[in-house]
Amino acid sequence: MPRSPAAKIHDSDCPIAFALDIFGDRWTLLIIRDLMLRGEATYGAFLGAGEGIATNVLADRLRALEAAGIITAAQDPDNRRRKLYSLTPKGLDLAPVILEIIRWSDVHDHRAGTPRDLARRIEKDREGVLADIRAGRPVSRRRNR
Amino acid sequence: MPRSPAAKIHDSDCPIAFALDIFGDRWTLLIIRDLMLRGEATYGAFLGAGEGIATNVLADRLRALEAAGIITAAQDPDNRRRKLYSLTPKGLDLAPVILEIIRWSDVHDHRAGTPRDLARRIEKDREGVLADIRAGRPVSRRRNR
DNA sequence: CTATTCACTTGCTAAATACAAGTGGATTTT
DNA sequence: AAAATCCACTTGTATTTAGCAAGTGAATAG
Repeated sequence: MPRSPAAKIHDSDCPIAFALDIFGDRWTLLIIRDLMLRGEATYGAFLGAGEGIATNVLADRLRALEAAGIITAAQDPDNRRRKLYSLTPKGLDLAPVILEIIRWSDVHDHRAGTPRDLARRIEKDREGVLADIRAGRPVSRRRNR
Repeated sequence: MPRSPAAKIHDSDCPIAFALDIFGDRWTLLIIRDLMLRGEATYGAFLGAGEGIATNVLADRLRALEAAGIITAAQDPDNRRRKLYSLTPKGLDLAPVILEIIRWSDVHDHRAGTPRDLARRIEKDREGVLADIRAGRPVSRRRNR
């Protein structure tokens, strides 16, 4: 039984510490990335997304993200055993954070493997990228393995 | 002997995963925050900064941040047993990420406890704040405990 | 020269993550 | 209509990481 980072460790009147209580771990932001950039939305898709999160940890993070109001889960109308996760407005509003992380990795280490077209778009058309994300249009497709 | 997140867990051609290998944990970004918002600091200052990081974890994170080229350590000219840590250009360039996290926490949860003046400055004078950080001018003084 | 400060280390316990193997209900296949 | 398969999880258990208390050694203060 893993305990998500939602288990308030910091709790110190600081907005960074506050945010880290929600996504300050190795996996949470990757789930948000999948939802935000790649349009992945199911449990199985997250598992297959490349980095190999453990099933119990994934379940725990999805619970925590839902509890934090960042994602919501809904039944897939076409398949009742499938759940579709999506970002709430609060989750979508993490887009600028995600974009700045991508930019930073891209600028400071080529091993980051940022897709060139995405890096260019973030630089030249940041508002357009943000608009795509807000509208739920995937910005970058999977490239890993 | 703790192992920092630098122990490449993800390693998947993705800039987000790449960045998380460096600061995807509960403490690393808080160290960067201390340096960025409050200026250069010592080991003791990090320990006393409010949230209560363990001494061994702090030592490990400082090592990892130095290895990643995000901070540098220098002897204090006035006291040879003291080390002064500061951000490299690569570390300073995380400023936009930090600012977006602050903005997000502030917008979505008042419990984040963002200093009002800082929140306003980020909104009204983002470039000014970034310039202060790049120039090493502290942006926000300590408020915690 | 004794006490204290400073940046750590070391040893141990507790918690979180990784890994392997289920479980149960919903579909698809035969 | 059974049987097999899919899907979103749960349940152990081993391994790794974090948390806590107590050092250590070099530098400085008294």
